[in-house]
Amino acid sequence: MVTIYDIAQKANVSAMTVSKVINNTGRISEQTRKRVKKVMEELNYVPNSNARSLVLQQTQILSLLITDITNPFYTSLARGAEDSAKKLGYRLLFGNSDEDYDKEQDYVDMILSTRVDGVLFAPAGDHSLKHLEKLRAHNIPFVILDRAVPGIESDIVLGDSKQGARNLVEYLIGLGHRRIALVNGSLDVSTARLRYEGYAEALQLHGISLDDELVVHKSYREYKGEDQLERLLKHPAPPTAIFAANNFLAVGVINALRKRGIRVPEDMSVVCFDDLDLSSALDPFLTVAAQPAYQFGAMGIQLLVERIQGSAVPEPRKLILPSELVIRSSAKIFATE
Amino acid sequence: MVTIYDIAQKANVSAMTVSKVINNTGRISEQTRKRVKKVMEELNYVPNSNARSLVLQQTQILSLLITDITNPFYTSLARGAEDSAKKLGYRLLFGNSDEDYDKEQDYVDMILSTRVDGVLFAPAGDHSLKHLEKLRAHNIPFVILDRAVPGIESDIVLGDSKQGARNLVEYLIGLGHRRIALVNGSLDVSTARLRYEGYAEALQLHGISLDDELVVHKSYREYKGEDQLERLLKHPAPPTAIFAANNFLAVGVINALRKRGIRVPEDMSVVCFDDLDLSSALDPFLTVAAQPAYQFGAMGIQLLVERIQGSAVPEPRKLILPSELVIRSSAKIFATE
DNA sequence: CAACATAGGGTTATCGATAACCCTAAACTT
DNA sequence: AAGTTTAGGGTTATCGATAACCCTATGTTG
Repeated sequence: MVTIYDIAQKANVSAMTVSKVINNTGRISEQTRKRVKKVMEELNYVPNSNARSLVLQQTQILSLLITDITNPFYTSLARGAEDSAKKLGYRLLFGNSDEDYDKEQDYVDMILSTRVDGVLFAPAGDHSLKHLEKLRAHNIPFVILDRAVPGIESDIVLGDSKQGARNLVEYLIGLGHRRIALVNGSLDVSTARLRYEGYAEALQLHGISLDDELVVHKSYREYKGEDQLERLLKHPAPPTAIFAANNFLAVGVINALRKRGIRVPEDMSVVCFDDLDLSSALDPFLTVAAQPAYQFGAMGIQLLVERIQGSAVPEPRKLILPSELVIRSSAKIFATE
Repeated sequence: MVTIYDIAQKANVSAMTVSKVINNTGRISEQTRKRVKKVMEELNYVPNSNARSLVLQQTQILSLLITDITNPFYTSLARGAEDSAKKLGYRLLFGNSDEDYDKEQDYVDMILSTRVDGVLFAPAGDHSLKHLEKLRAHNIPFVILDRAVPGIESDIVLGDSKQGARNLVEYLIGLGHRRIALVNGSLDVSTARLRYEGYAEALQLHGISLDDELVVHKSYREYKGEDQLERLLKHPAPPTAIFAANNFLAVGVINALRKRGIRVPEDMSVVCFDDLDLSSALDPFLTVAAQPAYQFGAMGIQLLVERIQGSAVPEPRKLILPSELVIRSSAKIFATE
């Protein structure tokens, strides 16, 4: 590999001079500068950022840790983060924890050993606390995305899960539904708790008593949850509508319903959190609370960089992005015959 | 940040001894080893991989460059690559070129300056040649994914675009279609050329003359290509079926058709390359040639690591993964009234 | 018991780049 | 004309880790 020393030798200057040319620091005559640059091009020089990071004690790399690269919510978020990072002069190191604490752990170690300047962290759940504390212990600035983690205070970008859930459920209630089921994510994820609260609140507000038999908690990644769905459907007074706490759960639910010959929305209304992008483009079917995923990433990077550069207020900042109720056709009016 | 020197001091040994403990090299008594390890834990030591890479001249990082992170084909591919890399003890640095040569260029420079051990490269198109040559000039091993680039010989993992296209078009022909349009990607992408060839071959095989008026070339990312679609539809003898060269194009085409009140498949049959994952899970509608995206990534990493470790034959290896014709309901029998 | 091997660990140079400081000749001051 | 700036660049130490080699006290052997 070509180093500044090779350049220096061929250009008949010292390595330091080359470094100064590269970084535009110090005093270098126009003539020397040109000569050095020419040699750099001839030899196809590319600086070694490892060496650079070592002495500078900074990498110009940010890390983005997401929990599911196959979920359009996170890929849009990633796009937002990428664009924003590039604009601010940072490179982005992606990681995908797969909603798995162990993988998350591995990525945290990798992040630490890479000495990234900051981390955009979408936690798998409450047990991510340990990992965030580790980052903090090492003084790595981070911004949390999408899910709050009890026990840690930091800059954070969240969606309004409670409000979004309320909107969806109130919409269903407005359609005449009274028996509304919730297929939720795991309760050790903050958004699942809030979506549950929003659900409960909407019911209460409309004088509908909460029936815990109609609530199912599983993982946000569960495509199929036939078992528990079975329980819902076998209920003496089965639901007429289902609120799925995210896009994947909705797809799982709908497929499971169809497999049983239950049509959506004719026999069962279904709504959910998060949009499906391509699916919705192709077939605007699901009624959803759509979150501004791209903004999550873009704003997250912005907060992070402000934090790194010290231009942020010392207090943790909390950004709550509203979701938008997009009414399509997966829910319909419920009328008692 | 804690370094091996801090550990060394507190454990009353030399830095070298710490290094030996970390890497399990040299001779260290069990007692010392334990003492050092204990101190490492106490101080929460994490090795600095920049320093490590600098002296070792290798990073244990592989880079994955994809062209569109929002396309499920590439996210599945990424998952495959990630799993495979992790298994082989490498970290993965993602990059997303957005089908943009300039962004690709930036990522190549970043890759070079990071001194990654190897690159999994999904090129934006033929003009990626320059970037691949740059990698080669710097002796960075790489494996090309999905799209061949004329002028460069290397390990490569491809789908069978020609065969897949033939299968799709022959399927349409089997349904009775004779006027079949092709909405293709840009011709400076190898897969687009091959899909065109497959299309042409299928027509010829069945004695249907190729009408260039029915072929449109644009970008794989174009969601809406109303203009050229207009041309197709205004044709004196308009097509009865459309073969879209990838998933995004298909979605664009279908939306444009619907906007004009043309129903799929009743008024127009549509098939395409690549599946839509969630969309297909929710609504198994599009008839597609599905590619084993996960395998692209997994196999790519495997070839790459073999190349890096020198366990591969010197000759470039070419892996062609077949696609699978998945018949659903976006195409129907065409009968002349 | 002298000669030698070995366990256990330390020294020093090095990877590539940069910060901090130093040096010299020409230009400028008064 | 002597002192002072300044342009233009060079020297040296350093970041954190490791390779290659060296050192010393035991243990082993004939």
